[in-house]
Amino acid sequence: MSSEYSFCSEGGFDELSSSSDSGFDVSFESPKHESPTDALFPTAKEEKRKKSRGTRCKSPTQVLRLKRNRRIKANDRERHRMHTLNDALERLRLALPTFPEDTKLTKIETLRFAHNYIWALSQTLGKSEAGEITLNVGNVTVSIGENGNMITSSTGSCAVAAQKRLGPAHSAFPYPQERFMPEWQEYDCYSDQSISPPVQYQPCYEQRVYGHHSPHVLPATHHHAMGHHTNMYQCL
DNA sequence: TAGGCCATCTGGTCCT
DNA sequence: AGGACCAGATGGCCTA
Repeated sequence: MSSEYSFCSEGGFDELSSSSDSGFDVSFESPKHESPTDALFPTAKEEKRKKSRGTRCKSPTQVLRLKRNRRIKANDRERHRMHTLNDALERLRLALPTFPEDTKLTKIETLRFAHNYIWALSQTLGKSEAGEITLNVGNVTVSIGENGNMITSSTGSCAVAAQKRLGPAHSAFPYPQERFMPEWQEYDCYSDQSISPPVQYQPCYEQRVYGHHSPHVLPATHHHAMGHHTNMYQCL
């Protein structure tokens, strides 16, 4: 970064008198302005001009403008990237089974639910018979059949989740299964090896490296950050 | 008012 | 040089 710009206070580029006054506009460097002859047999003058290309002198104002422009572009890219990620997350939400009245899952809930759902699905595929598939995903049972799909909960944690999202007015959970549950219990789903997918949480998020040295893997869940939530999507 | 969730900005790192 | 990706910081909004 430190060698990224070079500006000179004297004898350098005069931005006010320059025709390419954008400061960060490098289009004036376009190769179309050069003849093939120049490229093959550069004159001494050309050689000198080319050498100064990479570190062209810029005024402090130009440097600031250049930095600002790059920052704006980077912000736009980042915004677009996040929107793309959100779109993908939305498609994932639509692919997951949900309660009809349940409000939108949060990002982390969606990822966790998808992770566990896929895990449960993979566990079930080998055992499934023709007709209906029943998945037991922690507290939630998902039935996939020709007559439609159904999702039910064996504990009240779903009611808690719905109540949290829908507000006090929806405190009575509309699903019969929930009403007959005497109580719901809290537990740390990441320390409960009997329920959570045992080997799916690979602690390799920190090992993520660029390049092709290691495969991409699902990020480890951040149980330390989420604390002891009582949410069906976390505790699956 | 505290806490959770989210979008955005930002600087760093790596890759092309 | 610029793009992609990432993680931390920040501020807004909402809810209990």
